[in-house]
Amino acid sequence: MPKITDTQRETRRQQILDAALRCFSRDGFHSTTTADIVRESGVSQGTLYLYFATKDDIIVALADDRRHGEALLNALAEAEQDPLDGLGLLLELYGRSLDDPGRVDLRRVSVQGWAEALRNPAIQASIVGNTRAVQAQVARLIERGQQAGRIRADVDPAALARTLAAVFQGLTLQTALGERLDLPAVGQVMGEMLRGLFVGAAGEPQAQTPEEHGR
Amino acid sequence: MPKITDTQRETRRQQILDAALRCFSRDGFHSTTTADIVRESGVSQGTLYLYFATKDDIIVALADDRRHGEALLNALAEAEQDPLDGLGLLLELYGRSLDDPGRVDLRRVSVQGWAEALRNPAIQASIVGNTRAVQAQVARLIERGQQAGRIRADVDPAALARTLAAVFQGLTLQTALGERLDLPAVGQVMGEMLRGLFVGAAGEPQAQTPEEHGR
Amino acid sequence: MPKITDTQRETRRQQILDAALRCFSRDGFHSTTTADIVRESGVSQGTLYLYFATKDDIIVALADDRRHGEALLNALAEAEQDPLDGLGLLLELYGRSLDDPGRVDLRRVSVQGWAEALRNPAIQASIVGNTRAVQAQVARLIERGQQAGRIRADVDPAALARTLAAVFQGLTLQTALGERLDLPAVGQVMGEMLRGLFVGAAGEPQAQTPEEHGR
Amino acid sequence: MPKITDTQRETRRQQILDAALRCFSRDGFHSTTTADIVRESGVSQGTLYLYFATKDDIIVALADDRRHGEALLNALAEAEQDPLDGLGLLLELYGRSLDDPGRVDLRRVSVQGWAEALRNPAIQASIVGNTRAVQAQVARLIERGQQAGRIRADVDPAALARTLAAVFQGLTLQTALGERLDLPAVGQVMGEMLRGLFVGAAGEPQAQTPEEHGR
DNA sequence: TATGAATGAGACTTCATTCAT
DNA sequence: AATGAATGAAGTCTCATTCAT
Repeated sequence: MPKITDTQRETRRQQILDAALRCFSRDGFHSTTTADIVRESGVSQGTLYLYFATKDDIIVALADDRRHGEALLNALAEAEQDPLDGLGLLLELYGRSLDDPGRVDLRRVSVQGWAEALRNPAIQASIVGNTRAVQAQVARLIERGQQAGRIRADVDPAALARTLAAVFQGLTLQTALGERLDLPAVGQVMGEMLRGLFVGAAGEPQAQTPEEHGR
Repeated sequence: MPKITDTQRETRRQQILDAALRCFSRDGFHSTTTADIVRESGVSQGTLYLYFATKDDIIVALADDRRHGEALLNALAEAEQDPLDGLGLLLELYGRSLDDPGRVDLRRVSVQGWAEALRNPAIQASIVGNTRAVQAQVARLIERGQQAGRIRADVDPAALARTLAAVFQGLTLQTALGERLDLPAVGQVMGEMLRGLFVGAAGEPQAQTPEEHGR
Repeated sequence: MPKITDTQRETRRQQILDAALRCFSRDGFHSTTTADIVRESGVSQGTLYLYFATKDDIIVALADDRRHGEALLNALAEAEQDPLDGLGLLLELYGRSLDDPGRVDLRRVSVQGWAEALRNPAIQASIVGNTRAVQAQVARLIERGQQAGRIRADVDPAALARTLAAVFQGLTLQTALGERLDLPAVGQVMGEMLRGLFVGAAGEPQAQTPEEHGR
Repeated sequence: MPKITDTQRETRRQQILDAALRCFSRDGFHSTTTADIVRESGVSQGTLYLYFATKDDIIVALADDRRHGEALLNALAEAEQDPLDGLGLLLELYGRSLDDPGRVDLRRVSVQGWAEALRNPAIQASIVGNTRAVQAQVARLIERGQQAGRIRADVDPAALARTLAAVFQGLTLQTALGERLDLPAVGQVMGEMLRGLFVGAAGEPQAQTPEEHGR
């Protein structure tokens, strides 16, 4: 029985998706031909269509592919003990992700996915769905911080989560566009801004922080 | 050979660009054919190429088109007297812009322009150039605020400007994707976060809040 | 205004249809590629689609093309004075048509059109519609013959018309298949069979017909 | 290497042919894919090619398949005692065959076979060969009728046989095309027409013939 | 200047057939 | 013998661009 196992099938599928990611990153979705993907992946034209019904299906699969964001979210979920630490971790992880040269293709294809979402409902649903899930998780983190009296009660958790998401998206864009951004500096600004929303962390953090912690 | 005046020529050009904007917004750059633009603009296929050498030139022209952002920047420039007021105005204007139903097409095409910039250097240069110009202006505003002792000296002006730009880009994306976002709430969160960077802003939020007492 | 006249357009269209007829006759509808038609017609690939939306549209147009049958029907209509003469003329014209080497392609493509009609409603409608129209006209001829007391009243005009149509279709098929058929002999048999339905044409027609009536 | 019996092999083959017939009837030969036949028959893609070398071989096999016409011819052969009865039986059997809902697929695929014969010599040979064999048998029947003095001597047996074949083919086509035809009426017309060729069977059916002479 | 018919390269996708298991 | 995954040639159609009028 030459039927292949699920593992083999999945491996082949990823092989195609990985190739597509490289092609899309390099040439953009519309300037990448199926022939390009075939060349890059090493499978045949026919095989490509054995795994994906249309070229559009490939980009949808890429948009749906949560492999690359999972690690980040898992790490966040596990560190949820302290809400403030959680937010700090969030900034740190996102910053590291933005800085990771191994994710260049991912960022470039993300930006293209955004454009594609405007005319492809499946991609739109995938992106919006994912964004919402992440924002909901961040909003919960914020709420817990409020319940613990660590974050100002007048902060709208959803709005803050959305703002943080916007920052990340904007930085993803800027990075993808090749802007050399001083991530540590941006991270610090973001940290300071967030601190302004924390309870007991005065508006003038430095004033107290350095001395207190002996930094 | 009938000659036309520069005004006539410019009018015709805008007529085409406006039509293209509508088409691109609706179908995306790559799914819009020159025939679509011809139909939408009312000019003939041949005439289109009398005004633009290639289809790509049209999107470049759209990206270069600063008409739509000018008003915003001008308003900002004029209000530069007080740096803090300037930042407040920035938030307000950007918020209003994001909320403007008349700019839907603009936002959608912006997102597509980002994707296009990844493979078209002319568009990339246009977008990056524009973004940098705005960020520089905002950074200057921040510096003046620091010089006036109104903004904390430990804030990196460039990093803050970049962060603000990122927020605006991210919100543009979310709006374009159809997310219904509570702009006032987001604006308030942004305001609060910024205030955390202001000097002697003790009077604001924290100062008045009850928690402060227990400190 | 390089807009072409209707005549020019129609000429071009016929040029394509003629080429398509030759291709279809030679290779069959499905083994004929649009490239073949392009080669045979001399127009470009793009132009082909300027005149026909799809390859299927070409065969539909060919099926709808009544040019080739018109002459026959017109001749029949004009000779309608005497019903019996009309039927005789019908046999003669059909026989001549079947024998016409200039209509080889037409016959071969007709047979293919029948097959195509089974899965293409447009072609089916075209063929059935045409067949019905011809049969109705023949049936009317028969009825007039009955009213004139020249054709037996117990003959069902529709059934006879259908039978005559069937004979013609069957002979078209046989001719298309390359069968060398003795058309005069078949015509004579048909004549004899028809005469059996005429009034006053006794059992042994010949015996009386030529000499007796002095015709 | 497990071997199968000839019976098993033949059963499998018929299973495929039956499935193919249904597919071809429904979608036409060219729009039916081997995958369709595989699905309809239940065998695997590979197995299909164990029984037929090419897709074309399947339609050739179907064209060669005389199973469906055998019964008719056998019945005719056995009734050969009286030539006139034989012809009557021919009409009746053919009429019944045309009316048989169980033969819808057969009729539709026949029409497609005709078209296919134009470009596939094997199919052409099969169809022409079969047609000729039937016509020869019918012609012999007619000749015997003539020898028995029951059919007019001036009738060309081959031409009449061909005409009868044409009628049957034409009616097959009309039926396949979905035309609702009044078969009894057509059968009656055919009967009357044939009778005109019989000796002593006057133009005005049997009842009137003898006496009429005086008229 | 303006028009729109013409062009042809190239994209996506299908599908008959093969072959390792 | 049987399976079904893999192959790649080939077909239809689109569309940016040109050019004669």
